[in-house]
Amino acid sequence: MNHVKQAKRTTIYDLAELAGTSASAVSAVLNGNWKKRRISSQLAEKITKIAEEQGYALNMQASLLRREKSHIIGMIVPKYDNRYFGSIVELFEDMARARGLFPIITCTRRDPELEIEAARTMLSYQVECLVATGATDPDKITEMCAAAGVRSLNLDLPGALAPSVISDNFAGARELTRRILMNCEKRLGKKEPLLFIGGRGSDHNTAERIRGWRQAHADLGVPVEEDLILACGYAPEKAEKALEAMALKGNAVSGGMFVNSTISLEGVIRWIRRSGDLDDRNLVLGCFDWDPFVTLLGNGIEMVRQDVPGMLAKVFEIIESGESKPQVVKLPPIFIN
Amino acid sequence: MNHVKQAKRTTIYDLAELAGTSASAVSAVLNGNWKKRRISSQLAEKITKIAEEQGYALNMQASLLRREKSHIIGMIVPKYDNRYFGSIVELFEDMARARGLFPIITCTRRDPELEIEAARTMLSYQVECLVATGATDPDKITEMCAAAGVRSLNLDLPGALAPSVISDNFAGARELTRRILMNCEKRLGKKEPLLFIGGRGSDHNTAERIRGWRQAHADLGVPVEEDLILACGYAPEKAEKALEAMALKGNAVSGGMFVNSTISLEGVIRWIRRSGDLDDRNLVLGCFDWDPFVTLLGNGIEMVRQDVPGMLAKVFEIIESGESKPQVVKLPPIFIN
DNA sequence: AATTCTTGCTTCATCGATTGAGCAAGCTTG
DNA sequence: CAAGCTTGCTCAATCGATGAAGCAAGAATT
Repeated sequence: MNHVKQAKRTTIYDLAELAGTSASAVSAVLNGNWKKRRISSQLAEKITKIAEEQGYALNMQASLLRREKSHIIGMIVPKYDNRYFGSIVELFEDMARARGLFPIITCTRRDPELEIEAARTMLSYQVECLVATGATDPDKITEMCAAAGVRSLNLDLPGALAPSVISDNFAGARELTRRILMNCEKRLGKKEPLLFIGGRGSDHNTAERIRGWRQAHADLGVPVEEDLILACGYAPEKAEKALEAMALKGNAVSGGMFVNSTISLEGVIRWIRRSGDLDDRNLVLGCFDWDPFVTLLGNGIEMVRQDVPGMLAKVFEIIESGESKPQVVKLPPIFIN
Repeated sequence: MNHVKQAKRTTIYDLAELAGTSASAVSAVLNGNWKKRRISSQLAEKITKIAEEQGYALNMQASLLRREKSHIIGMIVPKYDNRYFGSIVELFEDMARARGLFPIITCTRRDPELEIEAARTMLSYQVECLVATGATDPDKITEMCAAAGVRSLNLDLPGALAPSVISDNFAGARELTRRILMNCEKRLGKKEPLLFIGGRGSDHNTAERIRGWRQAHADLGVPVEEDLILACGYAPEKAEKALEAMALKGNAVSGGMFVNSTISLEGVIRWIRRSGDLDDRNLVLGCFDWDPFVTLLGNGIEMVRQDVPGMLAKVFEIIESGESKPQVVKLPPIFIN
């Protein structure tokens, strides 16, 4: 069939010629609405066979140009280096395909400029809808989409201009903090103010988690110490350095810790291991987010798992409802055990 | 500017009308080759300004239809649930963009049908090149691409019909096995045959790793036991069940283990923790692949890290060279410490 | 003053698929 | 048997961007 290094791809015109019919008939047959267009099943079969023989592949660009809807849905995601975003992307692809949509996903490494650039590119590709996950400036993206008449949604981090689906960070952090404090009491015999480490003070989720962290301290009558809030960013190295700095200032790092992401936890554990004088057993840890290996770390680290399937179900529900006015949907995160 | 809920997106014709000029001039200005086409900088500036005001976004479908090259590069990837594929995807996106290519990535969950379906879709989108990562049937994908005159490459798992870039699994497994056996001697006082667990016996990498595992046993004069090869698949539950079954058969699980992926390791560790009678300390583990938390597990688990940057550099080198005859490039994996 | 060159545009065909409109042949119906 | 209906197709315009070819007006050259 394809002995020749074909420079040109096979088009419906080639198939039409081979079948001795018109391009229009070929198109109708191959995109499935030949019944509507009253093409005989004989011809349909013939065309299908020839198309297969020739290894015909639709030119989506041409098809999309002509049609009104692209059926492309875009997603912007910050990183692939943790289970949370990994599962979001995997499930998003699945759910999109199940709905006849073609997902395109771009990783923007928490870089504001790349986010904008990625959004612009996706608009060029005629996405029907853009989901901005954990975006640093979701409203800017919403504005760009609005200007192009494209729907947008925020996931994980909320925006003011489009529907947002996020975890209930306040409630989650409050419960996580409560659990860490209870563990402190159980294991160390006393409830002491917890260290809060990781994340960006400027992002909504971190702010809400700090609020929940505060609330839980209040609930249990434990004083909070402002110096113990280290919103140093997400990267492991940043957490490690922040702890280093804290230790150098002479503040003994002890008691309990609220770690704001698995990525930060990586740095925290590394630091703990490096500073040999600390035993894991007298540090009581909790982490906002989930990773299977952390469970297996075996230090009884308390974790909250964000409800990814629930969030994505909500995302597609909003998309399908056609709703586009700003609202924040908060889903309770899940406590394992 | 955009007070009106525009049903239609702004096109170069709209801009041309607003600027009192032709669509062709607008096109030339906006795609940057207006100098070549002798458009005055005055007009160029005017058009640029109007385009910005109107929030114009190129219709990529139309543009691509007309141009000869799409500058789209596709990648198929099995899963997002581990650091290896996560870093491949993240770096691939980066490197593609750095080369002026637009990456589209699809996760196929190790599902052969989805792989084919995804490849077909990518061809429809006129990818210039398709990288099949860890594909179950890479040659089928290569054939499809070849029929469409599109280049393809295999990553992680090799194929017979296209250039493949993979880890040197044999050498990696041999060295990993050697290290585990040495650790056995050091910690348990004896070198005993290792258990091999995880992966699919049918895939090239697993077969090569088993070969390396065998070789290392031979190198050190340790007999191998065929019953100890459990190529049960990758999922954690499968590894867990395989160990369960082995234990039920009365074979004591003890000594050392070669675990074929972090995903399988998850199941292994879970099983170890569940079967309380085993202490981590008398099990000597090694894992082909890397995860930061595994390092932190602290059981002295030996790990090999595949050279993702090296592999992707090679992938793009091959793409740029235009080479497309089958060859297998093997990169040595990296041992931490 | 006549010719050629340069500048700065416009015109129009094109990419491949889609679809409303149209048309010819055969079949029904009164 | 003429008028209308059905069946099974084809024609041609269209989507938006692109670029080769062309054209008019002014500048430079002889």
